[in-house]
Amino acid sequence: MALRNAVMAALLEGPASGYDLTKIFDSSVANFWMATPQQIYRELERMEGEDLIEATVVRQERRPDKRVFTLTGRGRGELRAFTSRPPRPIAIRDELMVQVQSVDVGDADAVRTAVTERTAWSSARLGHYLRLRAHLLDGRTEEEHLSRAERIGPYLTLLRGIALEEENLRWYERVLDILERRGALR
Amino acid sequence: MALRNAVMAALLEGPASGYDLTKIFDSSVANFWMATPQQIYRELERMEGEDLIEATVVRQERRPDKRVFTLTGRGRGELRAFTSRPPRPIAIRDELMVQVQSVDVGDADAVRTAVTERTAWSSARLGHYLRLRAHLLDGRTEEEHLSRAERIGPYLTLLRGIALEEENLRWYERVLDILERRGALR
DNA sequence: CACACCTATTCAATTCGTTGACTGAGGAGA
DNA sequence: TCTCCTCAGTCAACGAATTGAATAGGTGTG
Repeated sequence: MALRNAVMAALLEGPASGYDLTKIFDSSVANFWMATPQQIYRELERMEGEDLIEATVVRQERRPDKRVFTLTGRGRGELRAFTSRPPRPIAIRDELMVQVQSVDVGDADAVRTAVTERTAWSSARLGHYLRLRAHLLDGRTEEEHLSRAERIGPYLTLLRGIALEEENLRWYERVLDILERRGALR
Repeated sequence: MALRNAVMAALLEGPASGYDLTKIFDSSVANFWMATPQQIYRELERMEGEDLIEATVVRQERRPDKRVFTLTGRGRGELRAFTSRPPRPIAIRDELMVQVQSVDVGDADAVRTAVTERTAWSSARLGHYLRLRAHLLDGRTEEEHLSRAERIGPYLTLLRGIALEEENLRWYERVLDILERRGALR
């Protein structure tokens, strides 16, 4: 019952199909909420049943038809109500950290490989966020954007994503460095 | 089937009861894995059934008896095998971020309060991590610790926790600042 | 021309996570 | 003495998430 809030927040950016939402969840929202396509489609069904969103079928020429969802007034109301309730504590699960925690009894080479792969992933993501930021700002300074834009929420969460991935990259580098030095000692 | 790896990683620090583990998960492991007591106790039952851990009943004088779990050889083997498989992508769910994302249509005052509360939480956690770090280092420099300690995994994940909370605090401050300025404009 | 990947969803099965309540003892402080 | 806190768990029920597979046309690459 919490995924729906993330879905509604995503729909503030404009109408989207289930497929579009899976894309949005893979890119910008991934920053603070992960969801699989199945989760999203199921939740959309329920939300439609509760009049939080409305679907309009869009017929397409060379593609399968799609159902595009928009937030209803009720949906906006629920989203607003959600923002005034205290949020739950953050939930994280990161297997890579578990591997690093147990690296001393584990396969250090494999862990290093995993960290390297995460580095690639994080830097791709950072690049994506930076492009999104440039696109949002569109030549203006941050000051200008913050004082003129209709919505600042997406910009704030984007800043978080950038800071987080930069921090991740620094930590990954540090871990690789330390693990390599340790490996050399053996 | 993933929680068990976190549990085994925690048991590398030494034998622990279910209750101890809930504490460990609340403090150091919370950094990368969240689990409720119920999840932990249930998982411990299963793990015992699969000979990944062993229980010894410790009778206590003025307290209820407890069952203290230790990693078996099989458990260590499984943990090692886990470290050589590619980790799953990180899973995060943070309602606070969803609230920030939708702050423009939401209750900005409530969101600010929520951010302030998270600030308190993060700074308590940071303090805790810093004390843990001082305790781990025990007067030595990081260099010395890394070259002499038997295990470096816990130190590495601790560094991550510290960096993460520092980053969180910077972001929370920034968000409060921006939201207050916005609020003042209305 | 084949083959893989993209769009756009749906279904079923199973595992996992969350909530709330319950037991019971001892210790600390008002 | 009363109440709250810590220790040390257990149980039931429900909701949410994950995995794997299926469908079906279109588009791009070698």
